[in-house]
Amino acid sequence: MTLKATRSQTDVLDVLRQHGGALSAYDVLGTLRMTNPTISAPTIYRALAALAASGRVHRLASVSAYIAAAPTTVGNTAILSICDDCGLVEQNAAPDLLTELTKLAEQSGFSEMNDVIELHGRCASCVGSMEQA
Amino acid sequence: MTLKATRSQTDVLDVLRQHGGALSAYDVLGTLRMTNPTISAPTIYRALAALAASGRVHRLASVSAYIAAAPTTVGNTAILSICDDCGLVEQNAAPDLLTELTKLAEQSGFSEMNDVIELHGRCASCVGSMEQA
DNA sequence: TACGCTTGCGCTATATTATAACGTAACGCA
DNA sequence: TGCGTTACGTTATAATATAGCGCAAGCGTA
Repeated sequence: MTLKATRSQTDVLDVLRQHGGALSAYDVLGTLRMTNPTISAPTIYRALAALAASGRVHRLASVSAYIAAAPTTVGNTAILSICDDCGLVEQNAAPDLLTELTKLAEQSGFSEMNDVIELHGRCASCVGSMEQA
Repeated sequence: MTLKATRSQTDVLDVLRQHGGALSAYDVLGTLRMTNPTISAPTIYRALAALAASGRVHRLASVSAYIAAAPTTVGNTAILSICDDCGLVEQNAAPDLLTELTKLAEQSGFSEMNDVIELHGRCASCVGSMEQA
């Protein structure tokens, strides 16, 4: 477990923060290649893995993307609401719900839980703009 | 939206049921190729998409795998507990928790939610067999 | 300083997962 | 019969992710 952020990690995190929303690993790679043409996929994935392990980045497994953790979710599991139309991602801490979910798994003998909670749907703005259909 | 299961769908579902646990799409492909050497990836993915849409199969996004829905979760979203050691998957219906999660997203204006809930950890049996370490 | 350990990264290659695009066959129905 | 729809075959390729290996930098110890 690393204590200090490496150069790659800060670079990757900067790209994600700058963008705001979710990006694929290769989107990040493409962006970083503008300034560092020789950076490669394994470097990105290593940085993302470290950032995700320390809770500074959330992985969106259901869409193979990554997003910088919002201040309220840094270091924690986040409940991620994802708009299937525009890609907007909302981050939500909701510790009580996470506790309940973990309890559920522990009732079956599981332990050391690490949750992936991704809620797909349409955001308010996309539902609104469908009205014209 | 299809009403009747196609041949590919029943074949894919049979493989998943036979195996019991989670399989990657290419595992299913490999299995089906034993009896039908010309079946190809798109056919498998089309069948998996239809089966998942109708709730007969759950997609495990966080590990890129698929599993036949347990009787209690057919047609519904399932809370999936996944053992990171042995791959065991537990399926849990828990409709109240799902309702709460959906409500959470709806408070932010989201609608038409479709949830992905995957809890990673170690199953009882794997925790037990680590004791010798 | 010199040594050895650990960590991170470059780099190449490759594995794994998933879909695009197009044509054809089969089916149901007007 | 002719039309529309759906599923599938087929080829190719896109997109996502990791293995494996060697080098170099930093750190602690002597």
